[in-house]
Amino acid sequence: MKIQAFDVSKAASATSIVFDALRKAIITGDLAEGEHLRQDEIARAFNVSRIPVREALLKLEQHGLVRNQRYKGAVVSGLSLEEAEEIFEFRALLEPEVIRRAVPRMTQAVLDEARACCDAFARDTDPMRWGDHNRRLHATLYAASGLSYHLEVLHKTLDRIEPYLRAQLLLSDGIARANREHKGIVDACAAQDAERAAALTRAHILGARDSLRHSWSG
Amino acid sequence: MKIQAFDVSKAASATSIVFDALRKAIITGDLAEGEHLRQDEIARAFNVSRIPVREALLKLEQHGLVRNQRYKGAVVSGLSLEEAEEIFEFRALLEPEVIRRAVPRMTQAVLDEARACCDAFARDTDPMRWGDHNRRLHATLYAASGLSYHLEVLHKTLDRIEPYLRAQLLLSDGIARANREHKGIVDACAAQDAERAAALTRAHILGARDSLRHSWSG
DNA sequence: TGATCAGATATTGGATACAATATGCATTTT
DNA sequence: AAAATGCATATTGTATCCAATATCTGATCA
Repeated sequence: MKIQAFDVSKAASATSIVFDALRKAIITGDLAEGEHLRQDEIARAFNVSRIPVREALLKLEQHGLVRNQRYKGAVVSGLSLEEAEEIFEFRALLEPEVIRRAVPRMTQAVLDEARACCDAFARDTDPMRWGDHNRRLHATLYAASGLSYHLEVLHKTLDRIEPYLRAQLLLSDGIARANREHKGIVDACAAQDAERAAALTRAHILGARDSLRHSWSG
Repeated sequence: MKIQAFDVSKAASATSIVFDALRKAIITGDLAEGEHLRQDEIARAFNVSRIPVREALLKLEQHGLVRNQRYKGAVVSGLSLEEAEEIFEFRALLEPEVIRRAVPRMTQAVLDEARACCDAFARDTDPMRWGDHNRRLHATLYAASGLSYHLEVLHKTLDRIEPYLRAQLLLSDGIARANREHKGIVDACAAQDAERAAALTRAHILGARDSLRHSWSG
């Protein structure tokens, strides 16, 4: 067989297409907190029936991105300051441990990839993409841990506060500070200093929490 | 109004009935790992159409209790030893932190309730209920933390390894050891010694992990 | 004027019907 | 006989339809 084949069962179902699109719209903030999502409106927009839309909304609810109320529908869920802070503290517990266990397993390829992320982050002038670079950098470093459950939980956690992360980066010194701290973390990883990487990661996250608290408006 | 009213919107939908029943069947082991779940069959059993069954299966997948493969259906997902160990290590990270922050906020009522759980646990001779007592004890202590996101994640995590927890308790010294360790943790809480409670909790969980490793068969 | 109630409309939950895909078996082919 | 092929059956994915519930509007009444 010369043809370029791939597993068709991994092709997107209507449900997963709708889910991915809504998820992205929510974490980028295109769909604002509190917004009401009507099933048949979405169904018309995607040219599908309401069934896949409902299933997508259910998945979004499990991810904490919407709240479904019976016979009333789905609304994009926001976070109170207290809830957002708690999630930052959850990250401050989880991520240092993940990176601590990832450092001994990092290959040169991982470190190169991480530095490439840092550079791309620093060079990109489009704030819309900062969140993506940020996410990819952390994902690259953490993946080396091989801790699939930790990573699964972490991924969902980051989805839930992504809009607030983006807001952080848009603060006056947000982007500069993030670049500085990321460089420090990657350096610690390259030096095989797991404890320092963990400590810097924790400080990075708690710093973001404090910054969030000070800039809190909504 | 003298009548005992309650929020009808919290009444069980067909989806939630099916979900709860399947969830319970899986975590108690009534549905064994690898078992194939057919939508039709379940729908007939509950006298509903396949729609609520599908939605229940979707929720179960988000909880990690089944795996859905397109056009092939859902199978009850099991864990490899490595995956189970990782989840125990995740708990060993999360639960000590939760109890550390719960201790300063525990009222006498919480401690009384916890001791009642311990007693019920120790007295109950039906192994089928041990898992429930265990769960209720931890839930009681942890709830005082007020950390809703941590608790939400923890709840899902416990669902995922519940069958292995039950297996632990059935080991020769499993129940005696659990009772001993639980008493130590509750005592530390009563003494307002958050650090000791955290350390004991961590040891409790890592001990269970080690015990699991030694008794691993499947 | 303001609250209350009945009906109309909008929206979601669930059932039935149909389409797409997988699986197993018999048949054919070499 | 072993492998490949085509058909029949089983199962899931999605669309359409109906029922249950919420929400809105306007009329009625104190």
